[in-house]
Amino acid sequence: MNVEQLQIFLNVSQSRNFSATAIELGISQSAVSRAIASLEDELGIILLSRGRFGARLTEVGEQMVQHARQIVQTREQMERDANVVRGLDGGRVRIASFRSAATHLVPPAISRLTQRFPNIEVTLIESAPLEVEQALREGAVDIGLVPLPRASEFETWEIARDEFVVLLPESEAPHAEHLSWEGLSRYSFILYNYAECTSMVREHWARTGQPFEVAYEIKEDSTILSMVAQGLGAAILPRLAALPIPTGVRSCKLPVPLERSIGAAVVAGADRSPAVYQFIDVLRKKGMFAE
Amino acid sequence: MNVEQLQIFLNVSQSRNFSATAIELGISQSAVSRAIASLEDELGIILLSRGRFGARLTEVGEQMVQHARQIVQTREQMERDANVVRGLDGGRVRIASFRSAATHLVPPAISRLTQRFPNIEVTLIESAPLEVEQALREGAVDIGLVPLPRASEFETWEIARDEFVVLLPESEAPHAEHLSWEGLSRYSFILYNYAECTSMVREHWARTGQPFEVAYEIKEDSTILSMVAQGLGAAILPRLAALPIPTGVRSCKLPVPLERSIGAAVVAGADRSPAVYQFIDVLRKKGMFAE
DNA sequence: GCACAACTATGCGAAAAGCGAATGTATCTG
DNA sequence: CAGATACATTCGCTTTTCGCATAGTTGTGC
Repeated sequence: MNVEQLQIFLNVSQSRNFSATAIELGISQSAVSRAIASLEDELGIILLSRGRFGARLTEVGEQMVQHARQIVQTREQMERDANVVRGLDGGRVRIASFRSAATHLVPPAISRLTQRFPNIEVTLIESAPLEVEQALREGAVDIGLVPLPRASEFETWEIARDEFVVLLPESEAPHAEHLSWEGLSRYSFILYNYAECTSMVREHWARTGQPFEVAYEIKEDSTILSMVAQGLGAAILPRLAALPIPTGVRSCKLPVPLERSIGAAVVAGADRSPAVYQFIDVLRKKGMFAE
Repeated sequence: MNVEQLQIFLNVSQSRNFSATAIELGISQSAVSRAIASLEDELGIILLSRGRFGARLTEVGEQMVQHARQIVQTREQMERDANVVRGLDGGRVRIASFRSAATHLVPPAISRLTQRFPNIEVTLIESAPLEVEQALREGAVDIGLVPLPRASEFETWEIARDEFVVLLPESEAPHAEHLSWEGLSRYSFILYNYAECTSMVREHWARTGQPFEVAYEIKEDSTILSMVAQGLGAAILPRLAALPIPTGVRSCKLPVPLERSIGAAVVAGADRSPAVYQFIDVLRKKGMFAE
């Protein structure tokens, strides 16, 4: 018998609905069905009577809900006690992040962290990569999010890859899926003048041998998006910097892919509190489906 | 998190010893090691400090033991409640069995049954197969253990197979592993005159074309064993009937194997109480390693 | 009474977890 | 330093779990 099964049972007993529970818990309906069936099998009794209406608790089911709740609560208490011992109760994580990560990557990670460890205090500062580094050096923050690679004074982990995309005015955009360098070079470009991105794009383009006509150099990604929407030119931005893509702008893949790497950095050698360690952990897992 | 893991943890916390716990619970030492490691991993803490001395609870471990005990007890309560609903609390199983099964198969099954369902009342009558049938017909017992096959008035399940073995006086026994029909036919035989066994052995032998010299016909398996030990002849018995094999007697495989099938029988169509059903269930699983 | 809608159950293949046996590692004993 | 003791790890294998797609079941409305 498995505590997760009991949790599933509790959810079903409240929602009276296998499928809804599956969505709540982020698993498939069949997993819910099997979890309940497995419990019923183990206990040799029917917990829920199913039908068109969903699933209602049987009489024994009612009794078992009490016990199940007891177990699930005890299990939660175990986790809380463990977190206290681990120093994850009341810890602190001070984060500095450059803009796109601070917008799209950090909030879900913070959310997940505070869900698991409600008493961790989190602060977030948004600033440019070099200022993030400075804040780290000064000890003003515990962890920084920056594009990789970084100087060796920092210890880093890659947490996401961010692909550069081409942004075109929707009015002029070809509906063809595949852009060629020749096709692209007809546009005048708005160059993203931000940290390493500028040089990465210039160098990537240089390798094509095509002309690269830069009409504007802009630091603000939102400004660039507006300009593209207005038909003032095309731009090449990391996808995260371009999100959300406004109406009037079309995003396409580059003819040859280009990625930047986004990482978490801490001062090398500094001892990290358990809370910081957990945040790194969450980021690493979060990275799986952060685009 | 799994209730079985918590049970393992509790056992270890008491015995302070992984290997001893493994034996107690009938699992391998590596299973214990991994169960603990898995708990520690999930909670992010060390529960037991290991060493040459065994395994001692850490401070957090002490706390966790409390919670674990709570959970395991609640789980046991769930089972008890479920059994009450299933009618397995206070049920009754009346068993009739022929001798060898009553001696070697039924006791461990009863033991397992009463361990799982302490309030089931069990009675056992030992008698010959035909009397077992009669007791079933009269409703004097709920379930009978008999050699298979049986008449269709009974519903049966095979619960074990029992191989016939040759019993030889140790003094004259050849040390060769493989007996031939020719070698065997030099002995004079003590025929086991019991139910189907007699005819099964006669027919099996008849297929060899060798002479079969029967010096005695005896009903009691223990008498046969004594006679073999005294060097009065050889015998062919189902292994269960021959157990335990006394000193002075050697048991060998037949040149061509012969098995009888042992089954549980109930009156066809009669409704079986949950307790009887459980007993059949236990027998079927028990059958796996009953020889 | 039939088709539909709302649910749950199930077969299947892939992935993950679990197990036992053997082996490795660390520590204490003499 | 050899040997004993006890937990950890690895390997090959079996069992379980999961998600997907699909089938089955049961009220409801026409």
